Amino acid sequence: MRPREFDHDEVLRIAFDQFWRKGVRGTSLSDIARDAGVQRGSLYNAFGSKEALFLQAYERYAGDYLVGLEKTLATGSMRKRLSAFFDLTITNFRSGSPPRGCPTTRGLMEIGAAEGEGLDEDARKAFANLVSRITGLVQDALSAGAARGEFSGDPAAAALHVITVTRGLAVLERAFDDEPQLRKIAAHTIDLVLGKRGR
Amino acid sequence: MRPREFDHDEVLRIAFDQFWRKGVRGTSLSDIARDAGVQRGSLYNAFGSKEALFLQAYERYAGDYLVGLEKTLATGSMRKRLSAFFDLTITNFRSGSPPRGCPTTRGLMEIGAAEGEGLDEDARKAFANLVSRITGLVQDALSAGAARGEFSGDPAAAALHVITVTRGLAVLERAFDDEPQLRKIAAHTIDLVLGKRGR
DNA sequence: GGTATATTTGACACGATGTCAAAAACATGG
DNA sequence: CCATGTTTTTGACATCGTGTCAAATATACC
Repeated sequence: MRPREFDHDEVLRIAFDQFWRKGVRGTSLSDIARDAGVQRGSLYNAFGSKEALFLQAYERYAGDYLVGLEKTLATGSMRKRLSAFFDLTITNFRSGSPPRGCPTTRGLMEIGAAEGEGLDEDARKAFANLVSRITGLVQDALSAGAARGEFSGDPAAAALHVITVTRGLAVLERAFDDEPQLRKIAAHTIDLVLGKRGR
Repeated sequence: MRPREFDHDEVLRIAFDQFWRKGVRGTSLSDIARDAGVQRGSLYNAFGSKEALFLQAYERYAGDYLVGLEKTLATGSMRKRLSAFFDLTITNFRSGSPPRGCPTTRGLMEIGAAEGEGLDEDARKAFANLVSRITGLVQDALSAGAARGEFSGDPAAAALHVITVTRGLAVLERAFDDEPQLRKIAAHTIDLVLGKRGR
């Protein structure tokens, strides 16, 4: 067998960076090939198609992300954990210049739009999987303390609400580009879920 | 002057339907031209470009949407109005088969992804404008009654929270395709904002 | 060293966006 | 009624992107 001349993981990283910055639609395989110093044909041979490449790049990223998130959510009071989660979320999708947005949300909206089904189901599963795992981690964090807010006794519902808000923030971020506002919404949501601080 | 052979508004409607069903990326101007019985070149002449056509189609839709929303939010108790808003929202982006998703959210994510700026600012303004106006209507609805929940006395913050949740639902909808879950989140959010029913 | 196997490479087909000039259709004024 | 001017329509074209394929190439293994 002839060995591969490029680093599989490195290409996934480069590709994901481009997809994140310019969107799936705005990134051509020629761009990625040039950036990675790889022939375009080799990408097709190794990954199958543009969407498939994006999905693999995304899943690699998601793995890294989950590791970081788990560390972030490991210790501290419930309020500290929730706060850290929102902070990580907002910082993440406001990274870059201009802000690259939330890769999960953008991916979900850009992929699976065409008429044919095919890979779309895989794509949705990939995203649904990440969202589920994030929700699970948040739920664990919320179970770790005694909830006093509206959701006390139902950490699953609380986590789902928190995730919904973070997804909403990912959308608003693209409409308004107003970070303080995002953080205010986040703070308010924490109060809603945990009860007002010092109440 | 030679008169136009097609109905400008009719074409915008047809184009928006395609964009909504298949996404901007998944819709070609040839598709729209065929569907509308218009030459592709005429579309370029009349609308400028694919993105410009999408934006104009979107703004036409947004106008209709706002009229309907205003009617929906006009009367009833605050809880009834909020409930109606969530219902309209979820029903709207779960319409079609398969569900077409939320056109605003999908548009926001698909447009303005490329490197160059140009039209992107216009696009963001169009979306930001709709989101602002929806938020305003919700805020008015929330001001119409005496709020008892966490947000009492701050209808602006309450409306912003509600909008954030609806944007989040638009994302989750695409990941999970689970309408009952969406409605549960909506119901919970109403309780959070207005206080639990019968409390 | 020879062979099997996977990768690389370049050419190709196809479809999409966007441009352009020529043709066509109407409004307007004589 | 006809000539003129303006806008739309129409078809051809250039360019780029995706995806396919066969031939060439490089290695591992026997």
